[in-house]
Amino acid sequence: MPAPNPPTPGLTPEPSTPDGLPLAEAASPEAGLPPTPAFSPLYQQIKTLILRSLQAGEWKPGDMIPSEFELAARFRVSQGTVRKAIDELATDNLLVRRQGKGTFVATHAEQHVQFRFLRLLPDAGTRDSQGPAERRIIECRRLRAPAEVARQLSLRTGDAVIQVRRVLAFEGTPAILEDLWLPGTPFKGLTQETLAGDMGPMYALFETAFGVRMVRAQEKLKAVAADADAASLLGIQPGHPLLSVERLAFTYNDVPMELRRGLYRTETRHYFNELS
Amino acid sequence: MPAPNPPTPGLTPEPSTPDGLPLAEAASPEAGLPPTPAFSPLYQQIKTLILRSLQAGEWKPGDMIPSEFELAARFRVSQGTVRKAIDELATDNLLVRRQGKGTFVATHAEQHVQFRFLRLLPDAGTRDSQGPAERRIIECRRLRAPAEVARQLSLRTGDAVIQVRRVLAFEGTPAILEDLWLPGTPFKGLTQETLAGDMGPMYALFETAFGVRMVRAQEKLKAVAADADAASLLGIQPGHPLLSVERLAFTYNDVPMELRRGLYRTETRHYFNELS
DNA sequence: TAGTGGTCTAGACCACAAT
DNA sequence: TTGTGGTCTAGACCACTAC
Repeated sequence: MPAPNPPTPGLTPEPSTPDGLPLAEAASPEAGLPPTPAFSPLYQQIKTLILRSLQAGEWKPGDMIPSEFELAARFRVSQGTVRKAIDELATDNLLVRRQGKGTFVATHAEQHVQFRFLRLLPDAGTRDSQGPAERRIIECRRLRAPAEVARQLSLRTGDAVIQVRRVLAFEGTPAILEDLWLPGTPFKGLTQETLAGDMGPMYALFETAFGVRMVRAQEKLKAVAADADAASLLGIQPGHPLLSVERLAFTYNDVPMELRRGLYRTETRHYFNELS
Repeated sequence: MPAPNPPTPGLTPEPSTPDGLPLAEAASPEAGLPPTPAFSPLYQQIKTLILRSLQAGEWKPGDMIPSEFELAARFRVSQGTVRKAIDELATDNLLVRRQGKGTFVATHAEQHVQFRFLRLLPDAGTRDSQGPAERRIIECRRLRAPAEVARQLSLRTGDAVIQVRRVLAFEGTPAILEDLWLPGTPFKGLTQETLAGDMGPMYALFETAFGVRMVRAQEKLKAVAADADAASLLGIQPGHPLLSVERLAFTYNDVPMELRRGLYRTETRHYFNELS
C-alpha cells in the first residue's frame, strides 16, 4: 500500500553521503521568520545526487550508469521519479539514453557529437563535406595568470595557468587562430607533445587524460580587425575583419575550466546559431 | 478499469479533423516491404493536434488554453499524456505554464521575454542598464523578391515582398543597421507609419497586427567590413569591422516568414551565446 | 529470453493563485 | 474554497538490444 506522500525516502549508505537524505523542506520548520521558499522536489534532489556521483567520478564519460530501477531502489523513490531526474540530465547533455541498452555518461569522444561546441560551418555544403580540420600547435607554455584570465577562471592573479596557441586549417587554408588558458592544477602535465600526438577533439583528450569533462560554455562574439600577428598566422592582410569568439567553458557544477579566444576567418564560413 | 493499452483513443469532433485520430501505426500493417518505422507515441500525436490548434488560431498569443484535464477529455487520453505533450511545447517556447493559473500561448509581448531573439548585450552591465533602443525607420517599401530572398522565404522570384530598413541606437549612438524582408501576402498593409507608431518589440506587432507569431530562428554570423552606406548610417568609417547577422525566422510548422540582415557595431557590445 | 529505456494510465496529494 | 499546474507513486505493456 502506497504511503500517502513524501514517505521521507531513505538512501543506501554512500561514500560521501553518510546519511544525507533528500529533505523535502530545508530549514526552519517552525521559526516563521524568513519565508524560506526552500522547497525542492524529490526528482531535483535525485538529480543533484546523480550529479554528485558524476562529479565524484563514480561513473566516467562513456560509462553506463545503473538502470532506472536500480537507482530507484538506491534512492528509495519510484522509478518515475528517477526517470524525471535523468530526463533533465539528458536534456542538459550530461547523460545519453539509449533504448534497450541503458543510460550513459555523455562524452566528447563520440563520433556523433564531435565538435559540439564548434559552430563554424562552411557556407556551402555540410561540416563533413570538407575534410577534418588540420591542427598546428604554435605554442604551449606555463605562466602566471594575468588578472583578467585569473578572474574568469576563478583563480588568483599569478596562479599557474597553461596557455596554448594553435591554428586550425581546412584544406590547407588557415581558418581559426585560438588561444586557450587552462588552470595549471587540473591540467598538470599537459605539454605540446600531448596535444600534438592526439587525434580527435581536444575536449575528448581532456576527459581521458585529465578527467575534466566540459559540460557547457558561453561565448561572446565581436567583429574585430586582424592585427599583424593574427594576420600573419592566418594568411590575411592586417585590418581584415575577423570574428572574435571568447569562450568560457565549464565542468560540472559550473566550475570554469577553460578560457578560449578564437579568431575566425569568415569569408567562406559562418558561425551558426539556433534561436528559440 | 484501464483497457490494456493503446485503447485506440478517440477524439471529440473537431472542425478540421473530421475523425482523424491518433493512429499508433501508419501504413502497411501487413505488406512487409518497407520496414516502416512509422510509429509515433500518443503524446507526440497530441502535441501535433495542439500545434494544429495553435496554427489555426483557435488560441491566440497570450490566451489561456484549456486545462490539462479538459484536453485529456477532448483527446480521450490520460492527463499525464497531455501533460507530456504540453511539456515539450513549453520547452520549445510555444506555450508557457503558470502554476495555479493555467497554460498560455507564448507571445513576444511579455515584458519578460522581450527581445528574446536579440543577442547583442553591453560588455559591461546588463541589457537593462542601458536605456531602451531608439528606433528609426529608414525606409519601408514593396518590391519584387530577388532570387535569393525568394529562395530563403520559400517564395517565387518576383513575388511581392516588403523591405524594411531601420537603425537602432543606444543612448544616441547608432549600434545596429537592419534590413528585413517580409512576404507580401501575410504582411499586406504594413507601412512605415505602422512601424513608426508602434512601441514594443516588432515581433509583438507582427502578432497583433498580422497574426504572425515567430517561433524560432536561425542566424549566420560573419565579420565584415563596413561599406560606405553602412558606415554613414552607423556613424563609423568605411572598412570598420561589423558583425553581420543573417537571420531566418519561422512561424509554426517551420514556415519561413522573415529574412533579416543586421550589421552590429561591437566596440562596446557583444553577441552572447550559450552552448550546451 | 531477459534487461533496458519508452509510453500510458489512474489516482493521490501538494503548491499556487484567484475568489 | 475551487481550479490550475506540479509532484509522486504503482503497475502494465511496448520497443529495442543483446544473448
